[in-house]
Parts: sequence; C-alpha cells; structure tokens
Amino acid sequence: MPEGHTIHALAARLNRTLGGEAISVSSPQGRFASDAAVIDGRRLDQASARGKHLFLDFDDLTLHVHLGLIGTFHVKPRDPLGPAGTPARLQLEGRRYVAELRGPMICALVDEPTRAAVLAKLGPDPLHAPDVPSGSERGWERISMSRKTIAELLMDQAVVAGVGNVYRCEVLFRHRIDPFTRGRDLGRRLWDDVWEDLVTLLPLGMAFSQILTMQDQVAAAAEMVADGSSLAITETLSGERLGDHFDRRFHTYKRTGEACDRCGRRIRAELIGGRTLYWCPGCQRRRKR
DNA sequence: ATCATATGCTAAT
DNA sequence: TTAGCCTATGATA
Repeated sequence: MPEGHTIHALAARLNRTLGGEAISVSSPQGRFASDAAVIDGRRLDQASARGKHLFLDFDDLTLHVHLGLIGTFHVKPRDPLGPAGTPARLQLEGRRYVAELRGPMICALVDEPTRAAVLAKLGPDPLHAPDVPSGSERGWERISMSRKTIAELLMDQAVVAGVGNVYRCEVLFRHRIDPFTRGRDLGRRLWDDVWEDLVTLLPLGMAFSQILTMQDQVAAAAEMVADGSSLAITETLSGERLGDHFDRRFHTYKRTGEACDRCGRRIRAELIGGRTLYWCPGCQRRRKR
C-alpha cells in the first residue's frame, strides 16, 4: 500500500476528517497504550507527510508514524456496527470519524530535534512543493557520484523521498532506462526526465489514491485534475473506498513472464537488495539520452 | 489450514 | 547479505 502518495493522501484525509478536533486516543492492541494515554483528549492541529513519513501534531506533542511494508491506517466514518478486525495499535476517534493504525514500522512520540533529524535524512520529495524546483539538482548530486545502480538509488529515500518499488519499476520503464545502469553512468537529462515525471505521477497517485503509470490512465487522471472533476473523486475517496477508480494495470510491476505491451518480450524479475525489480529487457536499454 | 509474498526499513553479520 | 519486524491477502493444499 504505502508509497509517498499514500502517506500524503492520508495526511490530507486526517486533516479533513479529524483535524481541529479533540481526539480520543487509545491503543486497543495495547502496545502503544502509555503513549496513547499521553495524547488522549488533545486536539489534532495538523497532519503532515514527507516522503513515507507521517507526522501528527497534537498541541505540543508530535506523533511520528511510518507504515513500513505492511502497515495500514484506515480512516472511516464512525460506525458502531461493522466488523471489528484485529485490534489497532493506535485508534483515533473524533466526532465523526475513526482512524485505526495497524502494523506500523514506527509509531512513536518524538521531540522537535528528532523530527528534524528524520526530515534531514530525506532527499527531495516530489509531493513537497518546496522541493520541486530543486529536486532534480539535489537528486543528481547523489546519483552522479554513485556506483550503485539507478534501480537501487531510486529506492534510497535520501536520493528521492516517497518513491517505492512500484514507482521505481514503472518510472524506469516509462523512460526505457536500463535499471542496472550505475548512477555515475546515467545521463543527466535522463534523470531530469525521471524527476519531472515523478513530479507529475505522484500527485496523480495522491489525488486518486492509486498508482497510475499507464499513459492512458495518466492522461485521463491529469485531465480530471485539470477540469476539477477530481475534487468529486477525492470526496468519494474520502468516504471509504480507495484506489479502485482505475483498473489496476502496470507496465512491469508483478508481471513476471508476461509479454511487454510495447515490445512483446517477457517481463523479467530479480531480487535485488531484498526487493523484487521488474523490468523489460527489450525496452529498457537506455543509459543516456 | 498453511504458505508465500508484499507498494519498508533497520540492525546484525 | 541476511534476519527480523509487523499484518493482510491471495494462492495452494
């Protein structure tokens, strides 16, 4: 579930549904009980996201959340009925909505220096407006120095914040980049294209709570954003259902052995650094442009 | 029922 | 490079 677009959408959703209210905070599962008691009853001033990190400001206290690989943070209208599910690590109850956090990698109260340290380690975030103009230069500073492959570098949050395995594989395909190209061997313009594309793709992913990389879907989504009809979508999404506005289609992600839409070669997969890289050996040969 | 895998990341080796 | 963590889901038996 969680790449940067998910976390930014979540922050926005928390602000819409629980922002400004006094929140009943608890830990049904128990593991966060003592900290939950400290926050309980305080007002949620602001939720914010950077890369894959989420921060919830309650008065002078900051809660740091990172979903990791399997974490979920469901925000739904309060409903006394409905299935209970496994007990949440953290539960936030407002007047109209409830948020339930399960399986996070990080859920902890942090002080300001700690928050600053987290932010300082992150590279430019395509969804953080101030990073957009400088992002290609900042990313390039690390990429152009590195002997690591561009596939590995795109997963490094110090290079770009918010990109995960799906965006990595898909953006490399979109620019026909050989994923095994070392950073120092990658052409600058090719990286600039990637950054620019991420600046387009992540906001669309955020708006629709779904990773969109197929050009027909990207174009349709962009048009809906441009003419304002995505606002209605966002409201619909803010109800409950996420990520099923477009059908789920990717160029390479989880398509091992299938024929590439563009060239017909079989999509390949390889475990690299503990993560599965998917790519098309026919299309992805570029190192320079 | 059980198993493998997952859109992450860190610490230990 | 590997083990480990946390939970849900889809495939397999």
